Amino acid sequence: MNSHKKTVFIICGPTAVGKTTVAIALAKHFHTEIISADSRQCFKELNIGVARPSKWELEEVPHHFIASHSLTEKVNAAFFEQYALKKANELFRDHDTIVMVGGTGLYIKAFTEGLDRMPEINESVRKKIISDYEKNGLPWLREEIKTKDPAFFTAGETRNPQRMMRALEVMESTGRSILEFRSHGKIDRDFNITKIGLELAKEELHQNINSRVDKMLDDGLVEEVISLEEYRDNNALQTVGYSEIFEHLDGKLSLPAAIEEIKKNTRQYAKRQMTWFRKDKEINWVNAKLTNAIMVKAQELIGHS
RNA sequence: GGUGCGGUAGCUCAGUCGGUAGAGCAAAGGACUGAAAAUCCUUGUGUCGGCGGUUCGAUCCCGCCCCACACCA
Repeated sequence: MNSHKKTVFIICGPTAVGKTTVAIALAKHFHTEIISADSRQCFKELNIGVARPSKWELEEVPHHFIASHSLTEKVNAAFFEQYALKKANELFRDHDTIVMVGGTGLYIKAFTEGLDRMPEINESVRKKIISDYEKNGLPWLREEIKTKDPAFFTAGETRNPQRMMRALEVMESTGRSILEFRSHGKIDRDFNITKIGLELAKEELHQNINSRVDKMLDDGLVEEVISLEEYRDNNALQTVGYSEIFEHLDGKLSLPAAIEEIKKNTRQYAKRQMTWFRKDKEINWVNAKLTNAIMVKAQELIGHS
């Protein structure tokens, strides 16, 4: 850590805590730009349901990785790592400080610590595994893993279909266990990283979530979901706010029930985010309501870095 | 007012042929390397509506009462 280095300010925290506002204030304060670290807001087809910052907010400060990609593109944590590093380096040509904001813990980790290099997986291999799993179920998947990648079976999650399918596709593509590709080593970046976590009392967060969901419906969430029918099976649409409305459109849930489900699932999502962020000891936590205090804190952290 | 069916975990309910009870959901905690707003793991003591009675022992049987729902008046 030395003061000649550039700095990335990372604003993180649970959904609906108020990250957008703080990030914009911070970016304006440092006359810089924002890189979003949100696995859903990056899609241009997704707006209301993912609480994309408003047009007005986006005009206040240049944002990157917001509405920048299409659902038809393959975006994931590894893609984000490369994208954000490239973007950060570009921005550092004109700025000493940049702001990253988002609630996707894995994306932030990919950016700050790096992901291990993994082999490319043939799309047909992946599709076959998924369809075999859908046809044969979890017991089949477990058997496959048990015989083909016993090391993973012993060490890995043997009830988690996503993780097992991932292990299987690596095994079938390379003949090696996914465990061999993982080093868990942190990559040192050539810039400083300062993390600020925004927090709110649970009751306040829940109130924010409830009113935000109500607003999404007023803003036309149902219409947005209807317009996305063709992408329904896309991974990015396996998302709180979209799944429930699809179920409503299928006649499985009344609209009020779907709204309640969205609120509930958003609360659970926020809880999972907190579980992730709490573990990160580098985060400096501040109350999300104290915007001024956050600015002071940011100055202070920069001064000491 | 009468009849019927209920009152068991925050919610919906199961169950105990009498030996103080368990599922789903919710909630809480946790994990997390190319789907991460995803996916997965762990955690269940509650005057079994109230008061009496029978019994060695009642949430379970009996009586009365309260509450909810349905139907009949």
